[in-house]
Amino acid sequence: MKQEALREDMTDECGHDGADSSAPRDTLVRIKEEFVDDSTAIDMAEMFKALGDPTRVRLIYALLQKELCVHDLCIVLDMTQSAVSHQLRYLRNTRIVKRRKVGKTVFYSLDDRHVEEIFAQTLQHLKHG
Amino acid sequence: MKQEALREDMTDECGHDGADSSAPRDTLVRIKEEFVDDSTAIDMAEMFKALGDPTRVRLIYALLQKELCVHDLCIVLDMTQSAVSHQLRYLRNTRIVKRRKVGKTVFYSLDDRHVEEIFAQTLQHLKHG
DNA sequence: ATAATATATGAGCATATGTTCATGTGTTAA
DNA sequence: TTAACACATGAACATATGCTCATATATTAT
Repeated sequence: MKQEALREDMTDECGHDGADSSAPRDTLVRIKEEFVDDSTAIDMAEMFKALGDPTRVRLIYALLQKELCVHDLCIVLDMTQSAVSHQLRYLRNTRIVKRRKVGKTVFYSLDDRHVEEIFAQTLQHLKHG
Repeated sequence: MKQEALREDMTDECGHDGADSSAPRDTLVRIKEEFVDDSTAIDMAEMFKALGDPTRVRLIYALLQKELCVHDLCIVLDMTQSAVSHQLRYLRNTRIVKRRKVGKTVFYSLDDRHVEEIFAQTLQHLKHG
């Protein structure tokens, strides 16, 4: 198949219209229009990307149990302060965690009630698979 | 703070034990032990990583509505067949989608009932934020 | 003021990722 | 058999990612 043909407008003939082997064109148009808009898809992907790293998963798991300061998170994860701080900033930018400063110490906690549910569903998925 | 100090065993003095500004050591031990094991954290991260790309989010969104063949997915996403196939393989390896072959055509569909719920929770998160 | 503590951050580096391009495999039609 | 079609895949390339190292900022103690 020519690669360029795939980028043609959907009103063009594509050889699939009405055939048994694929959806009729109006169905594809509907799927395309009812679709999440690109910016929402990008936002969702960014959220998942934020959860898509073992270090950040472990940080979130720790914070699911208790609000913790950076130092304690370093101990629990057995990682350097720099690495932990960098990842906490990532999670902060995605609004997954928030901070509370007390003197020199900064306490981190989850900023979203949905994360716990997302984690639960994902664990279910892993068991099912 | 010396970076090396963070990698010390938790039974060592860390200067935080019992202080107001951080959790007592036994609490940290508990959090560490009740923790998801590393392989589970890695598995969860891999799952989220699979969802952490706009193209794959859009593929999943299309398949949430209807089983579709590769050609139609190319049209709906307006992407080349090669790019779509590569990403479908990624989703297949993560057991998020499955295939069904009919003649020359390969139909893809979701292989997991939890993905829809995960997506719903994530959309909630995005609205809340 | 000086030092110590707790955290944040920029630069650099090795590795991972997503796409394109070219080509391979398997199926149907002529 | 030959051609066309639908999809899969390896290589290459540009960009993104996660860590380390060094250093900066902010707060507290002496």
